This record gives sequence, C-alpha cells and structure tokens, in this order.
Amino acid sequence: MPSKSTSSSAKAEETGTRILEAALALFREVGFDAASMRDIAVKAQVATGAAYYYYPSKEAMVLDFYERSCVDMEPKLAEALEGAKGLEARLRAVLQVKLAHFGPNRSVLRALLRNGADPKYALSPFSTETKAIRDIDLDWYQKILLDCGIRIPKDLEAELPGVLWFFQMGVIFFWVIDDSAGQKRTAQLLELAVKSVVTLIKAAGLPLMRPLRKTALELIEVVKGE
Amino acid sequence: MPSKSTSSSAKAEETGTRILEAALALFREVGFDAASMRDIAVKAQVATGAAYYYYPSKEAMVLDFYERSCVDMEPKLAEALEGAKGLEARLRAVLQVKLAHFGPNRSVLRALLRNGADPKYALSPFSTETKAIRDIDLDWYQKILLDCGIRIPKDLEAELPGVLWFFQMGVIFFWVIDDSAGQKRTAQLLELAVKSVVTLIKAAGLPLMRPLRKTALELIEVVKGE
DNA sequence: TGGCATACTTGAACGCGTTCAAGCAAAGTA
DNA sequence: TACTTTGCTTGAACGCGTTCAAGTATGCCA
Repeated sequence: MPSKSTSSSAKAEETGTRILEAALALFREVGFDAASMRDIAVKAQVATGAAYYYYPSKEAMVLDFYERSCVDMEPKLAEALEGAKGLEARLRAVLQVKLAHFGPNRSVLRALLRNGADPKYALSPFSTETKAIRDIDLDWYQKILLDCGIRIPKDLEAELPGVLWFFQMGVIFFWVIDDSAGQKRTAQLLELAVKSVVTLIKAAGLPLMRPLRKTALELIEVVKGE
Repeated sequence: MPSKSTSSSAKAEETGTRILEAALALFREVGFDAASMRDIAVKAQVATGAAYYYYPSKEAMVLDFYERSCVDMEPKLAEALEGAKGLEARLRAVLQVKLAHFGPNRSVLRALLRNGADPKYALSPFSTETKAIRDIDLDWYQKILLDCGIRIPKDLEAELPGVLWFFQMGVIFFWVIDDSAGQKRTAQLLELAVKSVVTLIKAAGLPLMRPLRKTALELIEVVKGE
C-alpha cells in the first residue's frame, strides 16, 4: 500500500503512459500509418513487442486516446455551455470545443474515422467499443436541447439527440479530411451547417412539415436498426 | 496481326483477367482483407509478385472492378429509366439497379468505401482516381432531373446532380455495412430516403424556404471546396 | 539461322502489425 | 535462506502487401 509496495506496478504504469505518449507523438508527427510499432517502441525505450502488453493493437491506442479525450473535454464543454444560450449558440460552442480539443491530434482522429461508420471495426465511432463515449455524447445533446428556446415536436424529441450526434460526427468527419489552412473550410461549414440544422428543427414543427417529419422518423427507426 | 502474332500479348491479357477474377472471387468468398495476394496468385496459377505486373496494388483491383461496373451498368440504367417517370421513380430505379448490380460483390465495394470520403486515398469515391466515374454518375443524375415533373429552383439546378450523387453514396454506404438478411434494412431505407429527398426538393421551391435554401447553397459551395 | 529487344514471369527479400515462448526481477511463502 | 508466484520485458518469428533483380519466352530484323 505504501509507495514501496506498488513500485513494480507503478513502474509498469509509467511504462504504459510512456508508450502511449510515444505513439501519439509519432502519430502527430508522421501520421498513424507511417508510425510503426518498432518506431514507437524505440521512442518509448522498450522492446518491439512491449506495447502489446498494454494495448491489444495499434488501433487500441487511438481508442484509448479517444476515451481520454472524452473525459478531458467534459469540464470544457460544461464551461462553454455556461455562456451559450439558445440552440444555435450551444451547438456551435460544443463543436468548437471538440474541434479545439482534438486540434493537435487531428491525424490521430483521422485514424479513428478511417473505417467510416462501420460498427464491425472497433476503430469507429459506431462500434460497440465506443458505445460508452457515444452515450456520454448523447447525454450532452439531451442537455443542450433542454430549454433551448425552441419548440420541439413531441415525436421528434426522443430522436433529436441522436440526430445531433450524427450531425456532430459529420462535422468532425469533414474536419479530419479538411486540409485547408487552419481548417478554415470546416469553420465555414460549421457556421452554415449549424444554422441550417437549427432552421430545420424549427421548421420541423410547422403543420406543413408533418408528412415529411413522419417519414423522417421512420427513416431514423430504420437507421437505428434492430 | 493474325491470332498467332498477338499470342504473347493475348496470353498476357488472359493472365491479367485470370488474376482479377481470382482476386474478386476470393474477395467475395473471404473478404478483401482475408484474401491475401499469395492466395490470389495461387488461385490464378502465377507467382506471388505476378499481380503487380498488372495492378499497382491490391486496392487497384477493386478500383478496376469499380470502373468496369460503371461501364457494365450503363445499359441497365438506361433501360430502368425508360420505364420510370417522375423523379421519385427514377431515383429509386437508379439506386435499385446499382445495388442489384453490385449485389454479389458487396464485400468488394466495402473495400472501396473503407476510407470513407477521404480524397487522399485512391480507394474512395471522392478520389482523383475515381473522378471519371463520378462524372459519369453526375451526367446520369443530370439526365434524371431533366423533365422530371418537378419545378427546380434556378439557383439549385446546377448543384442538384451533385447533391443526388452524394445521396446515392450515402445509400450505398449504408448498404455495404448493412448485415440484415438480404439487406432488407437498405430496402426500407431506400424507400423512405428517396421519398424524403423528393419531398425536400419539392419543398425547396417554396417562398418560405428561400433563406434555408440560400444557406444550403453556401454550404454546398464550402463542401465543394477551393 | 542467330542475335537482340521487348514482354512477361519469377521468388527471395523488405518492413509492416502482431504473437508468443522464454527470461527476468521483485513480492510472498516456508 | 531458498522456492514459488506474479508482473513485466524481451526479441525472434509469422503472414501480410509490396518490390525488384534476375530469369524466360516471344517477335523482329540481319
């Protein structure tokens, strides 16, 4: 229990974080593919196979980064939502926090989105491995929608957090492949897309929109599956 | 010039198609990843490195398949459009033809969509390598929209083929990862999504929609880039 | 016919992600 | 003290996609 008795496992943990940091540093520098496990091992000053004692695969390192990011972002998100009233401002704030947080590790996130939306790959925001993160995000969007100042049709209410999460993923997806200077295009897209989404949600309540909304709800049911 | 004189290059072409067929057969049987170049070579009865005389990479075989499919589908598309009047019927027809044509090679297409929409990977419907195919598809959608019976707002007209192509890619993307029996979920999605899209296009002409449409057009401009 | 260029084919070799039998060191037990 | 257990580390080896120097066969011209 004192520091002495945990010296072994403490050293191990130190080795683990050293490996993760070496990996992330190399991912940032040369990209996920170009960073070899051998390079990572050299940088972390361990043997070639050492990383596999801590991570089942190279991709698992990205997953770990994704999970840590989710936790680290929570206070930033809470703070950003303090100062943002109204759905449009809140959506913008959340997305800006996320992009800013992921910012330096854009190439790491690119690896996460490599397999698109295929839940069969662990390294996908739709996989079972990332379900916990997805659920946390959904809670955020539920919170954002509460008292946002917009009348939400009753039948849409339950689905809207999922829709906004999907929208968020679309923005992030655009961002990771956006090679414009400082991801300027993503900034423009964010502005216009958030505005469009909020306008659409407002419009969804119109009586005229009822048939389209019903069809859209069926569509959502199919996409959710099972 | 007679069959004798071309015996060498003819044999080579035969070898090339044998390699492609072996590859596609293995892709279908065990999937793109599990099918190794060594297995393909054995099946095609050539040496390990032989495929690289015909294809620069394993992925290039998928690209070749994609290009051939595009050509092979043309008569089927023309025929399907003969019997389909109205935008909704036409859209449904085109997508059904495509899915039916790709049908047996769903796992091959999965490899094509592996890298999502990243134009940096050759194996992506958004890459420069697949631009020719994209342009052919865009021509089809332009044709579909001509005299489709729906009044299209002038400012949207030029962008709509691209939007529909994007929509098509979404459907195909859903299809390749849809593991429901016979891809039943995709059939349901297709029905509802086509209906929604057509309704949206109709609605886009309404005076009420002008601001949203203008924002959407700006959005399209940003996504198209440069 | 012989010689040469061109077209095609070969399989060993490279670096990759990953696996694993073996080794090592520190903590627990007697 | 010696023995065992546990936690951690090692590097050789595997199969993968890919490369390429070397080989073989074919068509063409003297």
